[in-house]
Amino acid sequence: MSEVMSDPLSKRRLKMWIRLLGVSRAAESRLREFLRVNHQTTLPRFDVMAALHRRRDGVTMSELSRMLLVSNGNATAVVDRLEAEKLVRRTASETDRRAVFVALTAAGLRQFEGLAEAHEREVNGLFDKLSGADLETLTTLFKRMGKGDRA
Amino acid sequence: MSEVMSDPLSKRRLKMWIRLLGVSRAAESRLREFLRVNHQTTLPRFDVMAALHRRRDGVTMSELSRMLLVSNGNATAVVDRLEAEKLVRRTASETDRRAVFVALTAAGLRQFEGLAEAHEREVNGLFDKLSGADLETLTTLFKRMGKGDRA
DNA sequence: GCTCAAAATTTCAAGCTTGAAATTGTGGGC
DNA sequence: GCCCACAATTTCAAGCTTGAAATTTTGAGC
Repeated sequence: MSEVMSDPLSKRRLKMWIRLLGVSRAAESRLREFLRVNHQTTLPRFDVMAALHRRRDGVTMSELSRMLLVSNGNATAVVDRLEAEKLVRRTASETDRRAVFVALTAAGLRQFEGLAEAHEREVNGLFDKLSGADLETLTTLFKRMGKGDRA
Repeated sequence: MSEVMSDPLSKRRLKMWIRLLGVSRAAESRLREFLRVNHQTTLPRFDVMAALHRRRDGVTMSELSRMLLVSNGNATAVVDRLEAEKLVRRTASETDRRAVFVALTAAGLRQFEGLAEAHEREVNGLFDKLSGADLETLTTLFKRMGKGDRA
């Protein structure tokens, strides 16, 4: 209590940042291991496939990198590898010759769907200490953080 | 509301994971840009220097990688680069010839201290929508998540 | 219909990150 | 004192990630 009071808000925010980073790194690390050991794949690959599964008709490279919050160079690299393994397909846009659509192939869809349930179970394990109310609280706080984040 | 009710806890946890990742990626990205544009450095370098600033007498490589939640190969690589720039110094342990201590050099300390305040301001910007009570709530939830995370 | 700023993508070099293997050293049990 | 399981670190290849530069294409304004 006295510790909290003597700790200016600024320092507490700094600690919160460390904690946030810690939580998300620990979670990523656990998921990465799960994907590697049980399914011979990686987190970035999985993220791309999950995005393409949500948008079954395909997305452009730009959309993809916006969805995943990664650079477009990065999206290109991961998609290149998935394409080489025929899990994903590139298709030229017919209306805009700059744009390229990416979508899961049949094999990609099959692999993803074989993975999705186990992945969901694993993610559940990460959050199993949190109740529905806790989740709602977290969502509220995260949304508030996101508001007006240009500085 | 009806959406929430019809959404099983498992799916809500999955969404929470996406959100958590999104928040921390956005924050990392903003900090990375701040460090690059204003201070010609990177997040991993800063993280190492911050850890060494907290433990001024030096830490072993193993301690360092545990503190930062990165692999030891990674710690070696970042420390190699910082050492080449003379911001950090390696010293052999006298009691255990396997162990190596790392510590900031005078130049490293100077650079870090010139950075720390601006960094704190920047981090503050990330969390400026959160009150003290919000921070306490978040801390509680994060700690609860961390409990018993071996599966 | 030209021009040109801006968009979509790829390419590239540099740095980051991991996990596994190799190297070296330690200390307990015998 | 020897053995050996284990610990601390580095090395390595592969993959990830970024940001900037290069390429191609678009479309708005003239």
